[in-house]
Amino acid sequence: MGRWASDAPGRLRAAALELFGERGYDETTVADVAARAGLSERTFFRHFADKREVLFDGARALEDEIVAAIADAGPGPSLRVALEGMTAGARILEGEVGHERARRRARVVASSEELREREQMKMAELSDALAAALRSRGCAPGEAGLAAGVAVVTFEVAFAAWTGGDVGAGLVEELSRAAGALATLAAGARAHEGS
Amino acid sequence: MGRWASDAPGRLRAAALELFGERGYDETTVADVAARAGLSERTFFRHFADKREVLFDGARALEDEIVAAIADAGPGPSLRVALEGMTAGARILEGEVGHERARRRARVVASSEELREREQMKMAELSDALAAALRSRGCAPGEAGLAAGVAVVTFEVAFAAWTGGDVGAGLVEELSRAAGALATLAAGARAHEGS
DNA sequence: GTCTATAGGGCGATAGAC
DNA sequence: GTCTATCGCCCTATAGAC
Repeated sequence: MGRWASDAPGRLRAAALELFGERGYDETTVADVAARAGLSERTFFRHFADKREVLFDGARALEDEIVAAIADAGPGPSLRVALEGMTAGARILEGEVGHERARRRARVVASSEELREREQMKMAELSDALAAALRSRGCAPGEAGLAAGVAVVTFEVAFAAWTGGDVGAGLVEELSRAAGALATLAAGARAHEGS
Repeated sequence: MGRWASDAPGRLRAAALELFGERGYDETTVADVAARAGLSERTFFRHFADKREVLFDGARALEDEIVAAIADAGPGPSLRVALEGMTAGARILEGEVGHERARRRARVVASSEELREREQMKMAELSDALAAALRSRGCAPGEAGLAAGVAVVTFEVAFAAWTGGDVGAGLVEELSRAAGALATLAAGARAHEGS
């Protein structure tokens, strides 16, 4: 495919990450981004539904991988299966995106309320997809929604630790750490059950 | 305070809920909402930062109540305390908003991606506020974030059940049900720990 | 690609409350 | 008089329609 210079979406994504980082999200117009990528404003909107979406392009592909991992997972309690799915996603982020790019992107997202909003939305969509995948394995609807939500929250905590800390364990390691903390948390709440 | 007819924000909120329900969110302009409230478009934006915000006005007050409930709560494991805070919030929603209005509002929010996005953002902000309240009680930062996130997810499941079901148990009852399911879920995952 | 409507901000004027 | 809510007209950027 392609035409003159190929990979328009890729160039737009790179240009957006640069400009949003340099000038700030609000101070950068779509026209600015398109210009740096050597494209027209109109072309930007042919590839991305809106200005925010240029930073969340890969989310859907990642979601599909996570859902596939859940479908392929062996038997087990729903929360464990959901966390295995998130671990598969974490491996992909760690390998194909990498710590530095994730860090830079996270910094930009954190700087804008609009972008944080979109990120929350993507997480909610991921949670819905996870829940659907769990239900396909025979999990009860109510339990599936809860397990999916808890797994996504656990992932968010791990992701924040990964992109926030400088030295940084890997994302997979952070996720396993967060999952351990989750187990402790639940055990603590249970211990007080009768009191 | 006020001017001729008082409570401009209240009239704008009511007008917005009506019009969004009748015509749909996208098909309703801010000018339409302002006109129905007998105000100008410019006045709308003085009271609400943007078009979405008119439906999420009370969120901050509710958040403060929940945070206060956590600060006042007796000793206990962090997740339990966080869920007590959400229960306090649930009581307020059940009493001061009521099932019918919550239902209508939820239907409107569900109908628009923009509005769902904003709702997710509010939930994320609530989670951050909860985490801060837990840390103020001496809870470790990592644990606080996780407990807050899990409590909010549990609340979301209960809220969806409350506004989705027709017959409907109360929101507080739904929340207690969801918390029970959460405990079962965690216990299930733990049982498999060693295998 | 061009054209247009809407979101949303800035500023100054005004009209009431105190 | 001050203070504040409202309004009207300016503008640009987003985003959809043609």
